[in-house]
Amino acid sequence: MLHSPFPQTSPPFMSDDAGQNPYKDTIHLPQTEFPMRGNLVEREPLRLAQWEEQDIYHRVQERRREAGAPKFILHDGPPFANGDVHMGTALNKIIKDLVLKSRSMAGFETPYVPGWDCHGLPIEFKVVREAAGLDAPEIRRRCEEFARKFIDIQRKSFRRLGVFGDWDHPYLTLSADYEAAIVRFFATAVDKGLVYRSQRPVQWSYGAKTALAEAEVEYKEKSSPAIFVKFPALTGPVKELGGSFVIWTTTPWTLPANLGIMVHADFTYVVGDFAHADGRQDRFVIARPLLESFSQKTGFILDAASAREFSGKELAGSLAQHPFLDRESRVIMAPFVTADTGTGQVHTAPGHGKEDYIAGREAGLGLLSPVDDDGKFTEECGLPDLVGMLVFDANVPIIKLLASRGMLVGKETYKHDYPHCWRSKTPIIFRAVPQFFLSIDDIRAAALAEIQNVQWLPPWGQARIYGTAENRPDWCISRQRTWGVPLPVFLKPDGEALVDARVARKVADLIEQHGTNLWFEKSDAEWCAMLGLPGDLVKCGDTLDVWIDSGCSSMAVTERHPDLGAGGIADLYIEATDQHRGWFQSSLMCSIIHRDRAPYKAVMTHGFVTDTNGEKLSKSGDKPVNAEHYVGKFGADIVRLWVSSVDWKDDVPFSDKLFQQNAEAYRRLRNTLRILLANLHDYDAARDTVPDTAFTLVDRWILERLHGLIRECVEAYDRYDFRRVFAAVNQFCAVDLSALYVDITKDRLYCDAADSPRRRATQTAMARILNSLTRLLAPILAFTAEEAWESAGHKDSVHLETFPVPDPAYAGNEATLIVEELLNARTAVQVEIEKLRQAKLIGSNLEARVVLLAPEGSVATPALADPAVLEEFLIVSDLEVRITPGAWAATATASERPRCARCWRHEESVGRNPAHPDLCQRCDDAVIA
RNA sequence: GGGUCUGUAGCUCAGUUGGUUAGAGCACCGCCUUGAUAAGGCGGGGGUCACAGGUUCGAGUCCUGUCAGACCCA
Repeated sequence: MLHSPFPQTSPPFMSDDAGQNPYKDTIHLPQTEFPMRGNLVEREPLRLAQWEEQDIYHRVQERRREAGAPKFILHDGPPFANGDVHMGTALNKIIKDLVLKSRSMAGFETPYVPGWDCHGLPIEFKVVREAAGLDAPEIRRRCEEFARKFIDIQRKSFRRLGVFGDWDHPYLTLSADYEAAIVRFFATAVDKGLVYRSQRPVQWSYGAKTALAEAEVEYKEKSSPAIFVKFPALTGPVKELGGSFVIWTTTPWTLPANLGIMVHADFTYVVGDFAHADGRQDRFVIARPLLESFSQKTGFILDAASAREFSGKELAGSLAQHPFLDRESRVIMAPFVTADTGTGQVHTAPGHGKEDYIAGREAGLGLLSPVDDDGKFTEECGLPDLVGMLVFDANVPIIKLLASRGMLVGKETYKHDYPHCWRSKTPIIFRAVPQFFLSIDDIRAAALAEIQNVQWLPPWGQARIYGTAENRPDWCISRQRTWGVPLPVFLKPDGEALVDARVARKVADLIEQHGTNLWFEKSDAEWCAMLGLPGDLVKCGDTLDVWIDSGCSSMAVTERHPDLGAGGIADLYIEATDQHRGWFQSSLMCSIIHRDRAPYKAVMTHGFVTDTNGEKLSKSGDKPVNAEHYVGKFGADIVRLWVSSVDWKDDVPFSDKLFQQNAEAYRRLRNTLRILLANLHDYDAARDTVPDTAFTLVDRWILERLHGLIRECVEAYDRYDFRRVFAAVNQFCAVDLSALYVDITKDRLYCDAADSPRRRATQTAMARILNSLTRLLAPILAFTAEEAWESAGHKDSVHLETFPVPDPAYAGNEATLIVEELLNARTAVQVEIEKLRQAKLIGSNLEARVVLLAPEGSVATPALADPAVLEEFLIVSDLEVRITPGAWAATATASERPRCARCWRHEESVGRNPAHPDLCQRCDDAVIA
C-alpha cells in the first residue's frame, strides 16, 4: 500500500465494506439493462430510426392483412399546411394514433393515410404580404412551396410523436389528382342543379379582398357607434300625424344603401310627442316595449297624453324620407324584428345584410351595394365626399351629416361581438357581389337524415351538427383568390356565366394531367380552344372555397386510395369540436351530393387545449404552445401519456405542472416495468414456468387482478376511454404491484433458493404480468413499451402484437376476497408498527413483533393456518395470530428474536447451523443450495 | 342574446338505477429504508361535491335559477 499523507483516514472504499452483508452475493437481487431513467429525449429518436428502418407501419398492416383482419378506416382530417405543430394539433394527432394503435391491437387492420389542406387564404395571405405585385402563377408557385415546407415541418413533428402512418405518401389537396377530384365534384353538383350564381350579401373581408365562408369568420369584441336616426314619414298614418320613423343601427355606413324600414306586424307602435331636456321636441314612432330604453338612451321623453297606437301591420306600406338622400324608404313587415334593442323599426339595406336581403327581396325593394373590394365607398353611395373612403371611417362623417340635418335622434357607443376575418383580422362587411352558391336547401333533408344515422361521440355532437346543418344558408363557394382550385366556369361577353358540367369535367381531365397552374398560365383564348368553346368567353377568375377542397376528401382519398378501399365511407372521423360546422359538415354535404350518404359511420370530437383555469391558451399569456418544446423537454411518451390522462370529450387542460405530474406517473410505470424485468433476470420460461397449482395466495390474487385489469383496459380502449386505461394501469402499478405484490414477494425472490417453488411461482406470475402490461401500455407509451418488450427478450415489435386475453382461470375473485380481508389486517398492523417507528424504537417492519387479533369466521381464516403466509404478507418476521371475536386488531413491540444476517428477518432459527451462526434456517438452506 | 357542453381535494380523474363518516393517483407534511436507491415502503393533513333555491325520509347524484369557462351561431 502506498504511504498515505492522511494516515488516520481509511480509504473511502474500505468504509463501505464495514456494513456490507457478507451474504450479499448469495441473494438474487434484481438485475436488468432496462434503465431507471427513460432519457426519452435522446432515446426516442433512436427508436424512431429503428421503426423507420423496419418500416413498422407497413409491417403492422401486413401482419393484420395476413391474419384476415377486418379493416378499420380512420380518415384523417387535413390540417392546414401552415405553422408549427402546437399542442392542439398534437392532441388531435395523438388521439388519432391512440385510436389506431388500440384498434390495431384489438385485431383490426388500421391503414392511416395522413393528409394536408394546402390551398386557401392563410397561405396566400402570407405569401402576398411578403411580395406584392406577383402574377397568379408565381403566387401559386410560392404558395405551394410554402405549403410543402410546412408539410415537412409538421410531418417531422407528427412522426416524432410516435404516430404511425404512411408518412411518405400523404394526401395533399394540392396534388393534381386531388384537384381533379374537386373539379369533378363541382361537375356533379352542376349536374344536380345545385350551383347557381347570385348577387347577394356575403361576408366580405376587405383586408383579404374576398368573400369568406362561415368557417373563416371569427368573432371579436368591437365597439361601434350606435345611433338613432329619424325618417320623416311621407305617407300613411304617421304622415297624417306629422311624425317620423326612428331606426337604430350600429352600422351608420350602411345608411346610404337604405331602401326600407322593417317593422314587426304584431308589435304595438306608439306615435307621440317627445321632449328632450335640451329643449328639442319631436314626434316619433317607437315600439311600445322599447319606449323606456329609448328614453334612457336618447333623453327624449314621451308625453303620454299625445300618444296614439298603431300595429306594425297598419304602418307597413308607408313611405319615409331618407335622412340625407333624395330617396324614399318603404316600411315593410318582417319577422326578424325583435324588441330587444333599438326602436322596433329596423333600418334595411338589402345589399348589406342577410335578413335585409331576404326581406327586401320579398318586398321588392331592390338592392344597393355601393362598396368596392377594398371596403371603400363607390360613387353609387350618393355622397361625393365619401367616395373612396373606407366604410368604417365613414361612420363619423355620416353621423355629422345626420346631426347637421337634424336627423340624429341619439347616439351611444355599443360593444358587441362582431365578425372579423380570421386572416386579416379586419372587421367583416356585408356586401352584395356576384358569387356562386351551392344550394343547401335541396340536400338539407338528406343531410339531416344522414346525421341521424351516424354515431356521434360524445353523443351531444349530433345535436350540434344537426343544429348547424338545419340553419345554414346556401354555401357561397366562390372566392376572389388565386391560391385554390379554379372555379371551372366561363363568362360570356354579356357577363352571364357558363356553368356546364361537361366543360368542368374536361377541365378536370386537363388539370389532372398538367396541374391546376395550367388554368392560370394559359390564356382565355387557349382555354376556349382546348375546350371547344366560343372564343369570346373568359375564364371566371374565382377559385373554390377551400372547404370544398377538404370536403371532397372522401372522394379524393377514402374512395380512391388502394389501402382504404372503403367505398368512400370511413369508420371514423376525429377532429376538434369546432369542426361540427367545418369539416364534418363540408364533408357531409359534399358526400351527400356525391353519393347520397354521409362519408363516415362515426364521428368523434375532442375539446380544445386550455390552461388549467379552463381558458384558451391564447388568452392566458405567452407560454410555449409548440409541441416540439414539450417533446424536447419531456419526450413524446410523456406527451402521449398526458393525452391519455385527460378527458377528450371536454376541453383539455394543459400546463407545465401537468406535464411534470405526468412525468411522475411515467416514472412509476417505467419503474414497475423495470422491477418486473429485473426480477426475471434468472427466469427462463421454458425451464422455470410453474403449473398454476404452484401459485400461492398472493400470486393467485395478482393474477385475478391482472385478469380484471386486462378486461377493463380492453373494454376502455374499445370505447376510446383512454384515461380509464391510464387510471387503471396506474392504479395497478402503484398499488397492486409496487406497494403490495412486489414488496411482499421481495423476500422470496431475493432470499429463497433460486429454484424455490414459490420463487418460481412469482416469477411465472410476473412474466405474465409484464407481458400483458406491456401490450396494454403499447398504444399509449409507444416508445417505452417497445423498449420493455425488447428487454423482455422479444425479437420483434410489440406493435405487431394484439391485446392480451384475460385468463379465464383467474376470472373469479376467491383470492381477491381473501387478500382484501387481509388488507384490513395489514392496516391494523401498519398503524401499530408506525407508532414504534415514529418513536424510533424500530426501523423496518421486519424488526417488529406483532400480535394480531383476527376475527373468527372471516374468509381469510383458512389463510391464517400457516403463520408464514401471513408473515410474508405483512412483511413482518415475528407474528403471533390469535383468533378472537371482533374486528382486526394488533399490538406491536420490538422483536427480541435474533436477526438473520442474510435476509434481515428476526427468526428463532438463527444459529441452528453452527457453520452459519448468523443465518436462519431458510437462508442456511439457500446458501448451501 | 341563442344553441351545445363543462364546473367533485393544489392538479388530473372515479363516484353504479339518489341511501351509511365522498374515493384514487400525483403534489404536500412526518417517519422508515440504502438488497427497485436520481428508486421503494408506512403514516398523515386536505373537499360546505361552483352558488342559490326546490323535489324527497334522504341528493355530488333529480328539477329550476344564478355565476364562471369552452365551442358554435347572431
